Amino acid sequence: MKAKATLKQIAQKFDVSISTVSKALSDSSEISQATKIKIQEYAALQHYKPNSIAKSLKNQSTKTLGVIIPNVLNPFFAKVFSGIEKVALSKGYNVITGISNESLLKEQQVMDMLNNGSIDGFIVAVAEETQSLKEYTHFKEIMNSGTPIVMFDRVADGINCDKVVVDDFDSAYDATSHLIQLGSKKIALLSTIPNLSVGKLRYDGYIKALFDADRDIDKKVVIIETSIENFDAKLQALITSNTVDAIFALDEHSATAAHKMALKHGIKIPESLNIIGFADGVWSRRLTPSLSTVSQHAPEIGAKAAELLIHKLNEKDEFYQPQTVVIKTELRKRESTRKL
Amino acid sequence: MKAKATLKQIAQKFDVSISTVSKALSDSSEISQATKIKIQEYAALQHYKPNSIAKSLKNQSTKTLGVIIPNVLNPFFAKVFSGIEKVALSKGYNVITGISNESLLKEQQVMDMLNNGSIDGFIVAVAEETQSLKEYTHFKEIMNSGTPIVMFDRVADGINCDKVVVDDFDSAYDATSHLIQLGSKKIALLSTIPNLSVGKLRYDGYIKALFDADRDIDKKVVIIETSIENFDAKLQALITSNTVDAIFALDEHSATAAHKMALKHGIKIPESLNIIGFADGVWSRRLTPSLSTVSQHAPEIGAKAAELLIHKLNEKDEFYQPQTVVIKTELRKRESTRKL
DNA sequence: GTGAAAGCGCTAACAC
DNA sequence: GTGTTAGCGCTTTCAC
Repeated sequence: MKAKATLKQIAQKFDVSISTVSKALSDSSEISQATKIKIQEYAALQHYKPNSIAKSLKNQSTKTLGVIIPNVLNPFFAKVFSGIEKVALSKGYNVITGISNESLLKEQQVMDMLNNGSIDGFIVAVAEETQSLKEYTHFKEIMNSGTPIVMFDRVADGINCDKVVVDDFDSAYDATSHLIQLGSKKIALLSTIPNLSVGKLRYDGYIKALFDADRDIDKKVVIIETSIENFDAKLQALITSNTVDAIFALDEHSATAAHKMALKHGIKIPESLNIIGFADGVWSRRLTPSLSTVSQHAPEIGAKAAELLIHKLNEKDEFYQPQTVVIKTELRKRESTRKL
Repeated sequence: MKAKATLKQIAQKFDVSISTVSKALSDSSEISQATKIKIQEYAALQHYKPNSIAKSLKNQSTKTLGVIIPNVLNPFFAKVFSGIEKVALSKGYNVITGISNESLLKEQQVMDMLNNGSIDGFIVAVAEETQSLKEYTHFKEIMNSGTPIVMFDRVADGINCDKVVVDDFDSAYDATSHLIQLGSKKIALLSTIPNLSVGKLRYDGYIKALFDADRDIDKKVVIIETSIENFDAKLQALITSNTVDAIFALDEHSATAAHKMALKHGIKIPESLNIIGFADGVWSRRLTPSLSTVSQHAPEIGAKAAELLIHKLNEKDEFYQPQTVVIKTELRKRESTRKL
């Protein structure tokens, strides 16, 4: 294992100055052809690569994005991440990843740790705890320190930064309306995410759709529980009561739990029960019957967020007005829904 | 938005030298109490944080790990990643992520891009294309340049580096033997990953288990296909032929496809068909009936890989002998298996 | 008790 | 055509 090649070493090797080597390698016209060739050849031989840390220090820019995700095991975030990574790479940026684990403290720690020159900007989905406590001062401080933030999916209301969201309200409205059109008399709503911004918007969309269709809101078929145990217990009661013919699930756990619970109790999907859930990834297709979902175009969300951030980093516009980009969802009709 | 605080600025503010500030902030005994206090207070007020890039340049160490993953959407890798991230964070390291997308070229590019001082070492799961072509020179070059590599799961045989693997052979042997003990007369093997090191080991384990139980190897019930279309077609033929009473699936697609195909054709799981598959994540539990799996303890794999790498980075041992750590798997018996 | 200077690797303005 | 110098932010050795 030999030490990595540096300008200095190459300079010594040929007994020239460091700047000569630097210019030769950037093919500057100031340098003679002969010198350029011998230096370039030697550099290639040695696998010389400019040290990016030194460059970062010089340029005051690391070409690295910090991505803060609440939970990588959630396929939605994994897909968003892949969208970010793709765009970042294509624009010459690296991606450094922090996982907040839905915890405010960890979110603060990991962002603070990265906001020391390691990264040029952040892409963040706000942790659940952060959203329920509405504790957003760390975002403000980071932005005040000159580091731009782009938020996606879970966004912080008072914070004036670029945001990429899904039309959660509209897609919940549309999904609920679709269930009504399929002939459902009673549509249950399931959610384990009432504390999330997206959870609230989806709930509101459901309510509005029922209202617009002159349906009553029946609190007995609305299960909103953050505790999985309580949720599952209430779900079992609901399913066995046989009072609903459709389920609209605001998150992946709700959707799959309903699917499993119904099958367990011999309720036929979709013959006696239609299900639509918010879900991403291949797994909703793998269920039998496969699950109709509201697909959020996660990779596009990530791609857009990365584009916004990189654009902001390249523009030094003092008067830039942050924007909120809405990515359309798509209702993927699969085997868990059909006309009743 | 004010500029970030630096030693220089603080020094100017108090009309002292940069080194005084540096020493004051590190609470050096060389500096008077009074000076230390006023500088420390001001620094805290300004949220001063030492620039990590400058430190990296100085220390020739970035405290950052490069993690190269073939595909984040695969929950196994997502789980491994979370294990890596956890350990890295606890030891003060950041994680920079590259996605090879199973492509040799992209793996080379992304590793090359990071191996310029951005990271101190790599944790890699080798891309499928890389493994099928056995093209490992880029790994050698990177290690020659002084950057250590730890491989996990998909490892490169000729490369002498730390490795963290699962006992793929043994776990496949055990899973197959378990199916035999449950009374299966004919056990099909499904795989879409014959090109992966792990796929080969698992296959060998299956063969050995049948051999040891004095069973014939019946090629007609062995489906090995990298093309999903061909795989699914052959699977359908196998399922409808009704010739097997158990399935051992070497990867997630095989396992879930078999599950879905069987249900679609009215074959009862586990009454007429036992299924065991390699799979990670919560989804195997969400299927109905839930899927019995070989669980690979993905987070532990990631944690161990990160520990090995960080240990190696901290030891400057010239004579360090790379080791291969084997993480035990666990057979998770769920609803898709029972005594026939 | 404080400061000057060198150096990490690189770039760029400015000599010669 | 090539070299010198300064500087990015920090640490550390050595002067004063």
